[in-house]
This record gives sequence, structure tokens and C-alpha cells, in this order.
Amino acid sequence: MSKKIMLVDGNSIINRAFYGVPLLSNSEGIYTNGVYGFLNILFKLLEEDQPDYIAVAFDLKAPTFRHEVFQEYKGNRKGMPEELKPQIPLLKDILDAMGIKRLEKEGYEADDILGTVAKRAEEQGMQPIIVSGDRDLLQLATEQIKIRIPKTKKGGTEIEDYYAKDLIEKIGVTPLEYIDVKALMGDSSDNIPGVPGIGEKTAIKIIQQYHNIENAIAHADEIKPSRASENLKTYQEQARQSKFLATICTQVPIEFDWEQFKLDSIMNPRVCEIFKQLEFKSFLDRFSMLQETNSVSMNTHLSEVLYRAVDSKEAFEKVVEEIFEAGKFSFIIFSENHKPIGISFCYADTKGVWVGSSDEFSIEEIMALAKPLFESIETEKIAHHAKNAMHILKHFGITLRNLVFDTMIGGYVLNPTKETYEYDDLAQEFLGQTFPSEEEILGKGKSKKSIMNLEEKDRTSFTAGQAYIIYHAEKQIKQKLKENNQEQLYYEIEHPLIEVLFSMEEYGFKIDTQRLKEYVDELEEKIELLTKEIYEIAGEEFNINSPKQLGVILFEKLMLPMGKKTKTGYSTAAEVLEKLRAEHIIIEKILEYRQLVKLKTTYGDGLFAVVNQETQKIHSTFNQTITATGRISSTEPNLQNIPIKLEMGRKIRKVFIPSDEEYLLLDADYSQIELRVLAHIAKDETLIRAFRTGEDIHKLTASQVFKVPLDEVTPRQRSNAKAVNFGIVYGIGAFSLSQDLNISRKEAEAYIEGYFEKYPNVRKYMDETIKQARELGYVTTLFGRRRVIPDINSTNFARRSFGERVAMNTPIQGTAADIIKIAMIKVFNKLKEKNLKSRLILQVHDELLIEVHKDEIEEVKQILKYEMEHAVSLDVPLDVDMHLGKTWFDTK
DNA sequence: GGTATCACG
DNA sequence: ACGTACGTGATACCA
Repeated sequence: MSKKIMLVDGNSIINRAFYGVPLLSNSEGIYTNGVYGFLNILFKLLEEDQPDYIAVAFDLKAPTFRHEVFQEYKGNRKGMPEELKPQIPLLKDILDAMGIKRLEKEGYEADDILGTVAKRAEEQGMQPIIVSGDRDLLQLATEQIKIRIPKTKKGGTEIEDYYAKDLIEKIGVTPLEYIDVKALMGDSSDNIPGVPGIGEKTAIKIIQQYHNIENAIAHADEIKPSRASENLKTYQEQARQSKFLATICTQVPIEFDWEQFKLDSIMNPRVCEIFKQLEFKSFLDRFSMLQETNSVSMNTHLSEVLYRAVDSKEAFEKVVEEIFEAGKFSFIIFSENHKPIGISFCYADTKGVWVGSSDEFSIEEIMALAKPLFESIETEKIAHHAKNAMHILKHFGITLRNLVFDTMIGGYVLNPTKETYEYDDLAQEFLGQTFPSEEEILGKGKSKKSIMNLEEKDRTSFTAGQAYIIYHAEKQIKQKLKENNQEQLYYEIEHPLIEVLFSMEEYGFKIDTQRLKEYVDELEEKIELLTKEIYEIAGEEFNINSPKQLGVILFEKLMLPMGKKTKTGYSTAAEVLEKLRAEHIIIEKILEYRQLVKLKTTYGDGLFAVVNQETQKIHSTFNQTITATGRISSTEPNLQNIPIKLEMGRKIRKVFIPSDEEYLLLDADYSQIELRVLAHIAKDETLIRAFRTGEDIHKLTASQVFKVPLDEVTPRQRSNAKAVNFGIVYGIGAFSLSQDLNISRKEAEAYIEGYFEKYPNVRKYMDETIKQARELGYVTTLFGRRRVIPDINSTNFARRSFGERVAMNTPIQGTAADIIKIAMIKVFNKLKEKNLKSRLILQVHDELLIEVHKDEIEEVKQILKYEMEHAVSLDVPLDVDMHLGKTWFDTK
């Protein structure tokens, strides 16, 4: 049975709908007739045809006011309160919510898109159904392609259907001849001039006889009436032109995937909410009829109906059974004081359950009953922050299998700049429903209530409601990912990464606590000594850690020249003190003191505090939804900022050791990954060639910027060029570069200009990226990661400039982040597949660290290097340096 | 809870 | 004339 694909001409149908029904507004004063009529026709057709696929094409050039007809307010467009405007869904929002793909293409009309897709569908053996109010489309009719033309009449909507044979039967011309009919009769709405004096009747008669305008023109003398004959001769050029205009282009260069058009359930909670808001009552009724026997109505708030609490073994066993039958469920584990207290589930679309632990029903018993469910490879799971749940489950000896979606990660992929990804937001954003936040229900801080203290009804609706939200938000998030072309990013990068990060966290990093203690003691002694010296020099005791008190000593008591100020007073930052080094001996003492205190508190004491006393390991958390660029971050402790630059600090790395003497540490880092990414995405020949031939990139830049031969570049010039390269990646500014290099702004400007002269495509890339950000409001990485930059169009200079730098930097930093994530997944899978004992334990943005078993060194080295260098294929090679060592310090 | 400082890529 | 590089996290101070 061949698949049906319905292709709707959005513009013409909404026009029909708009004119076909009387102007009506709902109780909010929102005019809804155009969109209402459109949907009315759409639903009727969907019921009749039951297509497998659907898409709606829009004409970007056509006036859009009828798509936005809701924005009229009480008859007065300007009268609508500003705060109401963005809340009113437009037709496109409704289509998006229903999961119906919109097709739009700059420079092409909806007709052309429809023609193109229909032809391709026909080639694929599908049955295309084109829906349009425009008879132009009749030229596309064939034996397979059906054209449906709805007509809004008093008694309702009537639809005329045309296959090729129907056209011949009813009008007497073939679809191709119909183009010539149009060309002769013209069409004012499509700006086709036609031939004056020839209307529909005459046009059809002429074409029936002569089949096309060329032939008709050749025989113009024979044509009657004489007026038509005369005009055809006079306006023959115009007739040819009209034919060109009337011909639908079926070769529009668009790419699509049939799966994008797949018609799922168009009636979901989000759509329901919109219909409620617009008071489309008849559609809501249609929906509730579509719902199964279930009493659940979407008009009911999601916290009110669906849920039940389960508090006995017998009852939960039954629930587990039901979930197995459903084949798919969402779940949330609730914890208090680091101990799980219950689980909520949602399954079979409308069923929500809260299973709480009690004296009679322990969490251990609950977990034991749920174990087969979580471990089943048949049953699909939806989670929110699955990595967290995996740790809890692991504690009960449970391995989570067949996780199909993580709504937190999905939300992050759609918009990485949000502070948090919580349930109330998901409900609002993806389901259009209001759900209370955790804070509203439980409060926060010290007065935070326990879930167990809630009334049973509230507890159940709160916990199961969250499971309900993620169960239903999943479809919406997936749909949005599809629309944004981010399915690959989610399914091939972020989703598989969850397990990799889980494994890294779970495995941990062994710490030589003995050595750490010695290190802290050593620092403590030095600090004590320095403190005394500083007090002596200052002539009094004060808190050196307080920038305020330190400022008073330095700039008031010792009268040192003040460099910079901060909001609150004098700046005592290292950058400022460094310039005062020669002024007073206290400065170097303070700088050293600062360095040592930092090492002791943050890295000494800080690390100690998070070592698991039993295993002597630290288990950092790798956050997957924090950064705006796609990098991961590390907390408790942050293992991505362990000192390395200064020798004193670098020593701390000696306390990071392998689990036992069977293992060593293997470190691999990408060389210049961001500059390589820049070379690739900017397509700069000079840069690409340099990386291909393995040149020293900073030296090359120095030679280009300072206009000296390559072998005459001084170390100083190379180091300055390095700063320029950094600046480029960050979105350069002359002022900042001048600060960084301690040169004049003029000189810095000359460096930048010199750079862009030599790497012209880099400048082109920067300009184009900013332009794209302005137009689209966002920038993307090579793998479709997207960051919205609202400030790019700000009228405030500083904000706008920031937006521009972000626009330039994010694709570079983000693409590098994508690449190493891909490498991590590949390395992880290879180690697993080959059943090796070696483990990936850390990522530091361009660096991976593996705890490698001594028997596996050569094999793992080969895997690590290969997978990192071949994670993706760019126009430049990726280059990886590797080091093996007994401690992290030694992997240099 | 905001600010300053400083550790990393 | 604007105010200044991109991305993070931890700690100590202080209102």
C-alpha cells in the first residue's frame, strides 16, 4: 500500500478561509477567523484522506498579516496590550505544536515548493495530495497526484478533486495545457497579465484546439472572435511571458527528509492549550472524541486528575506489570538528604503514579520491584537528568537500560543559555501548561519542606505531575529538535555522552592523600612565614585576604600609586600588583602569599574535602547543561582548573594517581584545536595549508603580521602573534589586544589589520557570522549546536559588541566542544567493545585522560590517538599529543 | 548573595 | 563616545 502525502498550500488556504467566514472575535477580542477556517479545512481533509505524511508550504513574499490575524485586538491592531502580543499563538505556532512541518524557501513561491515535493513524492511511489485554493496548481495533476480545491460555501466546505483525467473530463485540457490556458486568461492575483480580451472560456477553447500558445500564435489569424485574434498577435510577447510566470517550478533546490513530514498525533496537550486560549471549542470537542474511553480531559489542569499514590508491595507490583505492558515510561526519583524516598512514573499517556517509601514499604523494596523495569531492554525510558538517576539506581545495584530520551539534555540542546532546566519551565515551554515550581510547593533554604509533609493529594500530583510533564514534553522537544535540524546533535553526541560522563563520574580519580597532606602542610608553613614578613613590612597586622584591607595598606599607608579601581574601591588584582613589583618589596610577598593561599584553600583543602574516605577517590560531577557553547563543566571538585602553568601549582598534580599499581595515566591533548576549527569553518587557504604542512602556526602568523621572513621571527614576535591568534578566536578588539601585549592601541590595530590581510577568509567569516547572527538571532556550530544571541541587535554599544564577539567565538569554541565529545564517545565505546580494563576518567576541553592498564598501553595509546584524530573529518588534520606517566604531573 | 580574585582551556 | 577578549568554578570577604 503506497503512502499518502498531503501537501497544503498554506497561503491560498488561509486566504480562502479568511474570506470565507464572517469576521469573528473571541471573548478576548482576538480575531481568529483566518486561522480557524484554515484548521477547519485541514481537519476535514485529514479525516477524509488519512495521509501518512503532511507538510504545509508558505510563500515568504506574500503578505503575512493573515497568518498573524490574531494580533488584531478588538478591531484595533495598535490597541493590543504589548504584553499580550507574544502570547498569542500564530498559525505557524499551531502547526509547529501539531508537529506539522512548514516549508518555506526564500525566492520561491509556495506553488513551486509544492510542485517540487509532489513530483519527488510521486517518483518515490507515494500518492501526493495537493491542497490549494489556487487553480494554478491543476497543472501538477497526474494519474497519481491529486489536486484538491476546497471552496467555502454557505452550507460548509465543498472540495473539488482533480486527477489528470478529471481535468480533461471537466475542462477539456491536459494539466500541461492548463498552463497555456492560464497564460492566455491571466490571473490578477498572481500578477500574470495574460492577453486582454481573452477570458477563461475563450482561453480553453483556443488551447483545446491548438494545444499551446506557440501554436495558437502561429494560427492566430484563424482564431475567433476577431478581438481575441487581434490581441493574441499584438500581445504575443506578453502571452509568452505569462506562460513563463504561470509555469510552476518543480526543481526547487530544497532538501528534506520524508520522516520530517510524518504525521503523528496532532492533538497533544500543547495544541489543546492553544485551542483553549483561542476558544476553538469545536476543535477541542473533536479532540476529546479522539481520546480513548479515558475520562481525562485536557481542559483539566494536569495536577488534578490522572494520578494515584501506591503504598503497598501488591499495588506496586500491579503498576510494574502495567508499565511493562505500556512499553514506555518516564520516571523521576525523589531524594531528600541524599537518600531516595520515592519514585514517580508516567506511562500509557495518561497514567501517573507516585510510589513513596514508608515504614511498611522501604525504598529498598521499591527499588527491588522496579529493578526489572529499569533493566529491561524492551521498555523505553524517558528521564530528566538521567545521569543523576543512574547514580542512584547504581547504588541499588540497578543498571538503567534503554534510555530513549533525557528531557534536560534535550532542553539544553534547544537552548543552552538557560540557567536551569526544570519541570515547571518544561511544562510552560513545551506543553503550554502551568505547573508549580519546586520552590512554590516546598519552599526553599532552611524552611524547605519535605515531600512527605505535603498532603497526600498534593504530593501525588506534584511528583507524578513532573513525570507526566517529561513524558509529554519529550515529543515536543523531539519535534523542535527535528525542526532545528538538531537530531544528529542530540542522538549522536549529547545522548550517548550521558553514559560516558556517568562512567567517568562513577569511576573517579584516585588521590594520594598522604602526599596531599604533605603538600598542604608545606604550603601552610610557607604561608605562615610570609604572613609574618608582610605584617612586619606593613608595620601592622591585617587580613591579607581582604582586598579592602589590603587596599588601605598599599594605597593609603604605603602610598603606592593606585593602578585601577573596582566598583567598591582599589583593585589589588595580580595584574595591578605586578606593575608595582619594583615599587615596594611588600608586593612580591603579597603576590606569593596570594598564590600559596589559593593553592592551599582551593586545591589543598578543597580537594581533601571531596575525597571519598573509603576509596580515596574523588568523583567530580561533569555538568552537561551549563555552558552556552557546548563545553562540559566540572564541579565538586572542578577538575578542569587544576594548576599547571606555574611550577609551584603544577606540583598538585602529583597527588592525582592511578587506582593501583596495575595502572598508569595516559593523557592526550589536541594541538591548536580552536585554530584548526577556525581554519576549517573560515575556509582560509593560508591557514589550511599551514596546518596541512604542519607549520608552527604562531610563527607563521608572526611572519605574516610583522612582515618578516619566517626564519627571522623572534621569540618575542612569536609570542605576540600567539596573543593575536587568541584574540581572533575570542572576537578581537584592538583595545584588549593592546592591554594584553602592553602596546599602544594603534599598534594593536595594525597587528589585527595585518592578520586580516594575510588571512582574508577569516575576516570574511567573522563578518558573515555576525550578519547571520543579526538576521537569524543565533549562531551554530558545525554540528548544529545553536546559541541565541539576543544582544546582537541591541542599541547599547557595549551589549551589541559583546554579542558580536560571542557570535564570532561560539561557533569556534562550540565546534571544538562537539569534536571532543564525539572523540569521547568513540574512545569509550572502543574500550568497552574490546573489553579493556582501561578507563576514560577525565576531559579538560581539549584533553582526555585515561587510566590505562599496564598490559594495554600500546593498544590504548593507538585507540586514543586514532579516535581523537579521526573523530571528525575537517579540511585540516587534527593533531594529538600524548604522554604517559605515574601521576598526572608526569604526563607532560 | 554580590564582589573580587584566580585557577584552567 | 561608547568600554573592552571567549568559556568556566571555588574561595574568602562583607554588607
